[in-house]
Formats: sequence, C-alpha cells, structure tokens
Amino acid sequence: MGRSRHSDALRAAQMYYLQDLTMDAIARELRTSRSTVSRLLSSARETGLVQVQIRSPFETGPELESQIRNQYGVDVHVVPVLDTLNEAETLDRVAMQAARTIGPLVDSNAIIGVAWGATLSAVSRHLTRKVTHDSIVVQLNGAGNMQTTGITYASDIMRRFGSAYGARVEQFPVPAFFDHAATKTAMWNERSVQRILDLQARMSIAIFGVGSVDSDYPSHVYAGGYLDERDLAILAADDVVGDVATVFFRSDGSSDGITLNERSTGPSHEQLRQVRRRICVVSGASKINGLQGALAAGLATDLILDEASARRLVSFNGHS
Amino acid sequence: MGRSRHSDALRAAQMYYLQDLTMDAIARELRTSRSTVSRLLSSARETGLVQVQIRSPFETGPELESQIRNQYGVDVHVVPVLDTLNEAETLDRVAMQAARTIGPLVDSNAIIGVAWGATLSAVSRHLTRKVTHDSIVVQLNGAGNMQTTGITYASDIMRRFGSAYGARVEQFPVPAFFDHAATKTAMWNERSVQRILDLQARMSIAIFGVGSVDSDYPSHVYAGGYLDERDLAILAADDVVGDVATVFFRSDGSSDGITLNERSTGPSHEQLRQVRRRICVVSGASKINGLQGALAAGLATDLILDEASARRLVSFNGHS
DNA sequence: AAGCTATTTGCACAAACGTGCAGTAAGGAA
DNA sequence: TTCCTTACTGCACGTTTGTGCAAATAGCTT
Repeated sequence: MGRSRHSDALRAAQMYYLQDLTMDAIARELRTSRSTVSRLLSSARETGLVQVQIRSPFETGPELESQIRNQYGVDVHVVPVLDTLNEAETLDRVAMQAARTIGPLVDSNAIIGVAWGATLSAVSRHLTRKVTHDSIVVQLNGAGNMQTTGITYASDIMRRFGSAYGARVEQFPVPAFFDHAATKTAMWNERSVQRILDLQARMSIAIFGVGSVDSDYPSHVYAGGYLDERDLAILAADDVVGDVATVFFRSDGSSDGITLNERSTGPSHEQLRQVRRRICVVSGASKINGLQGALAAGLATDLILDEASARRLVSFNGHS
Repeated sequence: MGRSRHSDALRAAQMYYLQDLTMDAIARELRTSRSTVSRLLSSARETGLVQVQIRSPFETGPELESQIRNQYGVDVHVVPVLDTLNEAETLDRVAMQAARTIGPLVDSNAIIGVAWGATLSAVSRHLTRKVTHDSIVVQLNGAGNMQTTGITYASDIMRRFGSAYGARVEQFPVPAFFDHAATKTAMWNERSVQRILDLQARMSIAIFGVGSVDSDYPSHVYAGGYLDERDLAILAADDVVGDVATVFFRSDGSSDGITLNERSTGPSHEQLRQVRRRICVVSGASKINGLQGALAAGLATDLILDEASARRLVSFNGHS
C-alpha cells in the first residue's frame, strides 16, 4: 500500500488538510501510529508539499497596506508585530513571514538573485522547502572585505536558499567594493565573472534588504570593515541615505554621480529594475530613510516589513 | 488597534500560519482570549482568507496519478479513501477534497459553469468561501422533468456555489430534456435563453460529474423521471455508456447520431471542449464506464476521483 | 554473522486546541 | 426607558496534537 514515506506524507496531508480527518483516523487508515502521522504532516509542511497562503483581499486589508500600496506602487505585506518586541525578535518574525511569502513565488526554471546581510541571513534561516527544477540561486553582489573574504557568511545564506528550493547556487567571489574602479572594469571582462553577470541579467526574482546610513543597528556594509573613513565621508557628501546590494542612492532615489557605486559589485538600479519580481524585506524602524529612498528609486515590486516601520513609512511621506 | 473582526482574523492568520505563534501568544497580542483566536482562525479558513494547497510534484506523486495522467492527458487528483467505506462516505470525502481543490482555481471575473447531480450536490456542500469580484455561476443544463420543475434541487447547488464565491447566479429554467427537438430550437431563439447560452459560451471553468448507465447508484438522469422507457431503449440501441450534463456519449467518446442529445439542454461536447478548465468529479467505482467515455471524449482537463475508481480506470485501459 | 550507527517507531505525557454553555454587550422596537 | 433579540466573549472541559525517550528496525562495515 503506502510504500514510500513521501507518498504516505502526501496521502496524510490530503486527508488532514483536504478532508478534515483527525490524525487518529489517518493513522488507522495508514496502519501506523498517530505520532507517525503527526511527523508525516510536519515533514509534508517542511518539504513544501503543503502550502499555506494568506490572501488578503486588497480592499479589506488593513488601512496601512493600501496606503503604502497607493503611495509607492508596491505590493506590500505588513507583518503584525507588537511594538514592544526588540529588534532581534521583530527581525525573526518578519523573516519567517517573508520566507513563507517568498515560497509560493519561486517556481521551476527561476533565477533567484539573493543579496546578503543581516536581514537576508534571517530570512534564509526560515525558508520552507519547495521542490523545483533547474532553478538557480545567484549572488547579487560580492561579499569580500578588508578583513575576510566574507565568503562563509554570504555563502551560508546562498546555500540555504539553494537547498530550500533544490536550486544550483552560483556565488559571486569578488569583494563587495573594489579599491579601484579600474580593477572592477578588468574583472567584469573575465569570463568567470561574466557568467554570473549573465545570470543576473536573466533573474526572474531578486530578494534583498536595504541598508540605511542612519540605522541604529547598522548594516554590515557600514560597520563591517567594508568601507573606510574616507568612503563614509564621501557617502555623506553625496547625500546618500542607503543602499540595496551595496549600490547606494539618495533620498529621492537618484544615484547618478555617487562615485562609490563605480567600485561596487552589486547590480545597477537600472538593471535591478528589469527584474520582474523584486522583493524587499525590511525589519526595524531605523531603516526608514534607506527604505524610503529605495522605494523612490522603484527598486522593489514587493515589500515585506514590520508594522512599526510601515506606520513610520506612511507618516514619513504624509508630512513631507 | 485591531478594529474590525475581519482585520483581526487576518492578523491572527498571519501570526498563526506564517509566524508559527500559538493561539495563546496571539491572544495576548490581540488582547483577547485564546478561544476567540481559535474562532478567528476558523473564520479565516472558512472565508477563504487562508488557503491550504497541496502540490504533489508530478514525478513523486503516486504511481496511479501519473499513469492516468499519461493515459488520458488530464490533470488528476486521486482522493485517498479506504476501500471499505461505503458509497456515501466515499462521496463525501471526494466531494470535500474536490471543493478544496476547486477553490484556488476560481478567480475574479470567472464564469463558472456548474452541472447538477448527486456528485455536484455533495461538492456544493463543502465549498470553502473565497472572495471574488464579478464572477458568475451559470447552470450548465436544465433540470426540469416530468414530475417537478427540478428547480429547488439544482438551484440549491447553484446557490451554494454562488454564495461561496460571492458570484451572481444564473439559473437555466428549462427542462433537462425537451419532448420535441423543435421546442428546443424555438426556445434557443428566445433572448432569455440566449443570455444563458452566451454566458456558457464564455465559461472559464466548468464543473461536472458523469452519469453512467450501468451505475449501481444510478444517476438522477437515469432514475429520476427524466427519461421514459422508450428513451432508455434508444440510449441502449445507441451504445450510450454515460453522460456529462445530460449530453450522452459512447464508450469511444463519440456522440454523433445520438438522437436524444438533440433534445438535451446541456452544452454540446464540442462547446464544452472550448472551456479552459473542465473539472470532472467522480466518486464510486460503478461510474467507470461513463468516466472512461467522458475521458475518451476529451471532456475534462482535470479529474478528481476516489482511489478505487482510479485503480479500476487504469486496469480498464490496461487490458483492452 | 556480528557489530555498529543512523533512522524510525510507538508510548506517555504535556501542550495546544475546539466547542457547549452561560454570561455580557450591542443594537432595535415598543 | 425597558424589554427583547442577536452576536460576541471567556471559561471549563474533553479532544487533539507535538515531542522526549527508549525500543526496534534498517543500513553498513568488518
């Protein structure tokens, strides 16, 4: 009868979620114990066999969501989080909900661009599995810096994405910033690099957080040894408010003339805007400035953020 | 804070299904009792706010499914049901799973054609709500017969579909079969009838069971006073094995020259095959002959049936 | 075959959950 | 206002579900 574990899990899931049987009843039908059924169901959920989606009909969705949707033209998911939780707990819950929101968007033959950072790291830890074919996870920007190659940190994120979706992982083994723009130009002509750039050009989904220069909980980029004093001074002089995948922008979304971007390894905003689905995950109210700039630049099609940030985002625009 | 009941349900659902919080924790955040949260979640499920989908990756799906998929070219959902259950229990479980499988396929602006019969009645009782806009539910074939107008029975089915999806319901107030083909021709020129026919021509989804002449549990059509002795004799002479929406076919799927069809009010097979998604729900192994004919005729794109029927369907084709 | 390790199973207990019931709040009619 | 109807809430109880643990099983190595 129920030979493989996988097909038992499928049967159990159908009976539990689609026929409303109790685990007890399912256990009798499958001739096993109830606890085994409980475990079969967990595995069905973990492996993405069962997908739970929450579709909030737009007009009935909370006020906040529709306001942001209208103001910025992005598909927004506000994560309900108590204001009293600390940053770490908030991040965890936003990340979990982001991971589950992303799941249904990933499909076979997808090329998924993934940035790195504290936010993405948290998201990657909560991904639910989903079986896909010929998908590729590609790193959006280099992660090396002056102290380390940054490889392990970023590559852990990439690896988790890859194994959640059964996708091939393509790392981007360059520093986050080159010291000299000329080196970047040279590297960009290397075939090994071009392979990655080509994948990036064909991305169907991009997933990233935002960096914000004023963040209390500063992005790795601003604190992790990627930039030196002089670089930070340049950013300030250029009125930079934040970055996406180590490419900087101003409050109005513009990025022309920001010299640091010429040494950065992330995709240009122009290129990023070509991607069909661009998912931005934000947790923590202190990222408001960066987020507002990113939205002004039209970098995201989908935004997942915590409630407090959402409120600040609305009022930010409200009295400007 | 959480003002409306609906938005509380949304928040609760997000926290429960997307953030894995317990109902207790959610209750504290929403400042209410755990039991209220439990009820909020049920209402979220009932109103279609939460959608559970089970996606069985083809190749890993059970043997049976892929065999049927290959043999008949339909998207198949085999409902796991113990062979020992009686017809009524089996029907109930198939119907429940069918209802939940249909849910995600229905969308705004859909025109949903619905047949009537014991199977559809059962399905209609298990539909889960889903908010859509400007959807229409249209009756596929007349339901009147010699004893009654058949209206209440069929219209209950239609009404349930309509209210589950918030759709307008368009009944088809004609008998199942006209006594004279000429009457049908005349009626088909009536504007009131043409309005329905026009809707049928624009259907995006059709949902129907099958009738089978040899069924132990005979379809309403064959037992309910719709056909007289002479009609049944004609069917036998024409080698009819079953019907979909009171339009008959032979074992090889052909239906040319079956005179009764000229008096039937259901959509022609040709017309039915124009519909993008045609969902056939079958419960009970005794419908095999009808089902096989319906598949041969290419009437369905999606098939939902119980396990025992699925097995018989495969072996049916196996040794022919 | 024996021995070892890694997985899987059922049990038992605790945690989480659904629901009948009674009490309470909210509206509407007299 | 008072009374009535309807809808919602929390409690308490019984049911259902998750999980640590020890026994059993399967898979490998020597």
